[in-house]
Amino acid sequence: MRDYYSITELTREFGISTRTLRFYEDEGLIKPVRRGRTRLYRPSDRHLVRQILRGRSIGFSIAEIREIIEVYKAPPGEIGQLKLMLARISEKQRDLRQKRRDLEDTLEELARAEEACVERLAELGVTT
Amino acid sequence: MRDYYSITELTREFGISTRTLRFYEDEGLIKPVRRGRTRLYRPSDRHLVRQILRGRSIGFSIAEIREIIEVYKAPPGEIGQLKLMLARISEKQRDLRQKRRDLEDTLEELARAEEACVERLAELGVTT
DNA sequence: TCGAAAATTGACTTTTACGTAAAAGCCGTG
DNA sequence: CACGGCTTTTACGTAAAAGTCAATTTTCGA
Repeated sequence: MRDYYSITELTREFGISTRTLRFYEDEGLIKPVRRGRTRLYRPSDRHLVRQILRGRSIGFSIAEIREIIEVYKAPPGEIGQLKLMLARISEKQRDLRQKRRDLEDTLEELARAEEACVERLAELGVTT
Repeated sequence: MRDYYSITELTREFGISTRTLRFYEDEGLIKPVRRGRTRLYRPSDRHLVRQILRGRSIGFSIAEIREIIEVYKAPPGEIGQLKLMLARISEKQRDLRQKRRDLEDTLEELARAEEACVERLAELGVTT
């Protein structure tokens, strides 16, 4: 486990641009430490980037990703805050489960389309 | 099963604007029939709208949704075309399975965050 | 048949999520 | 020491996906 990663190391690892990483920083999603003016990304920053990209992949906006990240942060001390956080987590879970249903439905439609193609090919005497 | 739906019926059902439906039409995603200049959406158009919104929900761009819609269409007659279509279907399935993994990972992280909150509350003597 | 409500087109605007370009600082190598 | 490579900030640009507004039709129910 490395101590720090440079910005280009992360861009190469994740296939994104430096602009994207700086943008996420501007948006308050990540806060790499600095040596002088140069950004140094810790393993925890790297992990956060991975999570951000996962969120992006499944169609969350930056604002929504920010909300999810808030939730990842260490739980606060106060009871009210904890309960509020639990509520927010539940909401995000609902969002994700809905997305999962949408995803499964789309996969099923694709499977049907696939089957139709295979059948049509069979009719034409082609073995897949 | 109704014959036709008006544009506002669909906007209400799906919680989108008329502009959005017309935009999808401009983009060639749906082609409702017309009575005069008025759009009439068939059940198949309605179903297509549902699919479009599902695609949008899970982070596909209009261009990607268009590709998926191409795939839904009745399989063509020619063998080469059919094989090409099968290849495109496989590609979309890969995309979706990756998204599903990202989604599951995010759900797991949320479950961990939830557990941390519950434990912290338990330490404070609060029963959830 | 008349008038409100709904639908149309077209143009312009907005938001999100970066891209791109300019100008300059740091740093190891030959 | 200058060179290439990586990094920085600042600033403007842009594509996608609609939102908004205006000016007209069109439709439909009383």
